[in-house]
Amino acid sequence: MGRSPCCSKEGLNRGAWTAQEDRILREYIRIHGEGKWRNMPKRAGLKRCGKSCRLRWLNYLRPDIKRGNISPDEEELIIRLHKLLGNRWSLIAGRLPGRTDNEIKNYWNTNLGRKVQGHQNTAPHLKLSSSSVEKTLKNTNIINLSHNTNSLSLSKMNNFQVIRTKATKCSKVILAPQPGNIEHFDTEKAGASVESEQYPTSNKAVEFDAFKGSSSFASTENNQTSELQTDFNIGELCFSDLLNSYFPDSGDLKYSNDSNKESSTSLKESMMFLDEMLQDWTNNNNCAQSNVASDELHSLASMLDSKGEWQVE
DNA sequence: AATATACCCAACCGCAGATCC
DNA sequence: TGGATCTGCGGTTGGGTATAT
Repeated sequence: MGRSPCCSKEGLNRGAWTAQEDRILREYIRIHGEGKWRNMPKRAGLKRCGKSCRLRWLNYLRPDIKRGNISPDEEELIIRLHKLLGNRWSLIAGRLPGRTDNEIKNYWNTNLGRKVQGHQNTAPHLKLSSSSVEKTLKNTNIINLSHNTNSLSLSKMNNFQVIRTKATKCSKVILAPQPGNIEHFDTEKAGASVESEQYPTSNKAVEFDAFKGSSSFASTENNQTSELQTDFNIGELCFSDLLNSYFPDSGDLKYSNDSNKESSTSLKESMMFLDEMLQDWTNNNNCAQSNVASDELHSLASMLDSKGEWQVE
């Protein structure tokens, strides 16, 4: 059907932004707020297309942008998240306060991609600077949910053969509590708390168990789990809620201009969580229903897609 | 000092889901 | 309901800078 270009290219400035343009854009957004990007340049008096304005704001002018080098902790988190998510930079950026998807993407392409690739191509005993990175890689190495050629093999993730590069949204996700945890997971309660949008932090274990069940129910030894599937609306109950309730602080990674202490702690917690996720998968590598396992991963990916839930406050 | 090469990163591009009308 | 538009995303490009020769 063909789409009209986002804007007429004629008479528009291109290339690097000037300080004057930055000032105009910043001032306009301060007064009018974000959004309506298409009309913004005209209203603000900028000779730029809306897309360019949006990008400039998001990647450079936003007040919460964190400047400076990527810290080792951030680097580790990026590597781990990339292992889980692939090239879904916006999701990864959502877990790194003050960092933009573009920045992380650039950092990956110029530093980490090569580094990790190098690590992968060398002998197993060769290490990256971080032992925990090695641990993550090692964990993922032995994960194999696939027992037929059509299904997803997590071991491939270690080769960075990213399965899905485009983020897509799913409206629902199946969560199946592990049998041993059923008594903890009262779906009515969950529903009620969903409605009130409040998840008591005292239920951390319950919620994380639900997630664990989701990530691994294909491997349960009886098939009863399928009968216990609970259908949640991802917009109401999502991975991030589970994530955030599991380690509440990291869900709201806060950027502090004067110190990285706080976010550093949160980053460590995030990495611990990722380790647990990977460990959980690892522990359940004896799955019998690999197609379900594949679905599980897609569900996980979809949960992770609910970007709004990931975002820092 | 001049040139070549490598690297970094801001900006651009096109696609596709979400939303509007 | 379906087309038009908005918005966000990931991939790619190109200019500036650093380093090597």
